[in-house]
Amino acid sequence: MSGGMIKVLLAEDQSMVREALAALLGLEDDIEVVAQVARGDEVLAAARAHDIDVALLDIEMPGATGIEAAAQLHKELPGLKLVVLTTFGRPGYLRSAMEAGADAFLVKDAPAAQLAEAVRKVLAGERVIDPTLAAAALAGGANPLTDREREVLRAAADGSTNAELAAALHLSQGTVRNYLSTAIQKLAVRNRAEAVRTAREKGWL
Amino acid sequence: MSGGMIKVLLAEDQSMVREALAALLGLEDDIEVVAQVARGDEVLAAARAHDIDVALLDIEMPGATGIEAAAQLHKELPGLKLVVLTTFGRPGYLRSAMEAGADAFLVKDAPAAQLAEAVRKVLAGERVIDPTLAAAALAGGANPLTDREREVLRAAADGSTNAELAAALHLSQGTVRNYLSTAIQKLAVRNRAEAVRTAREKGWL
DNA sequence: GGTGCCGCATGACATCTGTCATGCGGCACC
DNA sequence: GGTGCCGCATGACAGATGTCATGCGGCACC
Repeated sequence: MSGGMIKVLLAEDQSMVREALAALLGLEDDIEVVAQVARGDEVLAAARAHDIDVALLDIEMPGATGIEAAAQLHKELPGLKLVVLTTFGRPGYLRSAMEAGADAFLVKDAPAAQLAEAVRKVLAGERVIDPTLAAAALAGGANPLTDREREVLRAAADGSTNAELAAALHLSQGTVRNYLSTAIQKLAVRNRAEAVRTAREKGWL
Repeated sequence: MSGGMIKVLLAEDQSMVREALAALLGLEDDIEVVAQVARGDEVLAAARAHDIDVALLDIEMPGATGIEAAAQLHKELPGLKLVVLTTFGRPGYLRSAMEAGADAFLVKDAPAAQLAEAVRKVLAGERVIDPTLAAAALAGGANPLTDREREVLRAAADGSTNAELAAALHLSQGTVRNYLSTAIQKLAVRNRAEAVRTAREKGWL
């Protein structure tokens, strides 16, 4: 911890938000944003190039999600602290982030002061998680969908027909229908559109 | 323009982003964020209470959209300059924002420097619009959907069945099908899910 | 005061979607 | 080396969805 400054990498795709967050952290005396990236697949290289203490990762990014980036960092650079930041407080996101090795999980709805606070806390070895979200994640239970069901549902999300899904996934049309049918039942909804909707809401997609 | 400081109202629902943007603007010598709100339906009251020069409005907010808020402000407080800010660079959004009386339209993808710049420019009487977006809005043409088609499509967006839509909108099931059918044709897609998707993308919903 | 568009409706039809029963090979677990 | 789950498939069926032709009343525009 040379000079006492906490060195942070900031990953967020929207320039204006990213630079605004950097400005916010820049107001803190003990925090320094030393690198910024706009894509998930640029995080690892930037982290290696900059000798940082904490990585701040938005989930929704092109190239790779912040959760995927967190998993990479956790594997390649253990010791580095990981803060995952997201617009959507979906229980499934929290769960995935934790499994990827995140030390903190913040939603953008939270007061800005929590950001710097979380950075300091994870560096002190603490974990930072919104209690409400943690409860929801535990109560909501694990993702009930199998890999294939998730895969098919994700592919169906844009309104593709069964025939298109079958071609894209190299499955028969009947099989596609079966997967969607079981997904619909597991999610207790009445058609694929609702299934996509609720799976998204829970962070299961 | 007492004291030479530009007084800004900031409306954005995500606290962290809102406060980060405030920090960003706070770095400018000639700009001062004098009020912040998190809901679209609180914008007008805040604007009246604070004697501001520029209102910075996010589109996606609870209560009322930034575009609706812009329309209110334009009507009630003409003279006030309006900057609309959004995550999504949808041509329809730009069009609606301009019709609502906005002086500037910015996407959050743009460099942070453009924000302060836009604030200064609108105050100088200029209009600020991303040229790429402007072209897309003109090329994309106007919304081809009728009011009813839009209404039905919006209601169908969450996966409701025809029967539910008919009940909710006080229409017969056949009529619902007709509206969706014409909307599907106008949008050149093959089912309601795709229709919802592309209408959203263009900002026509 | 026609002409034409819009909102609303009906009925018929083809297609798509969701469900269910059933089957088979592979693989893991006891 | 059974038993059972998973991935994949088929076929049949009911119900939902999308299309089309057609009709009627209201209203705006020339």
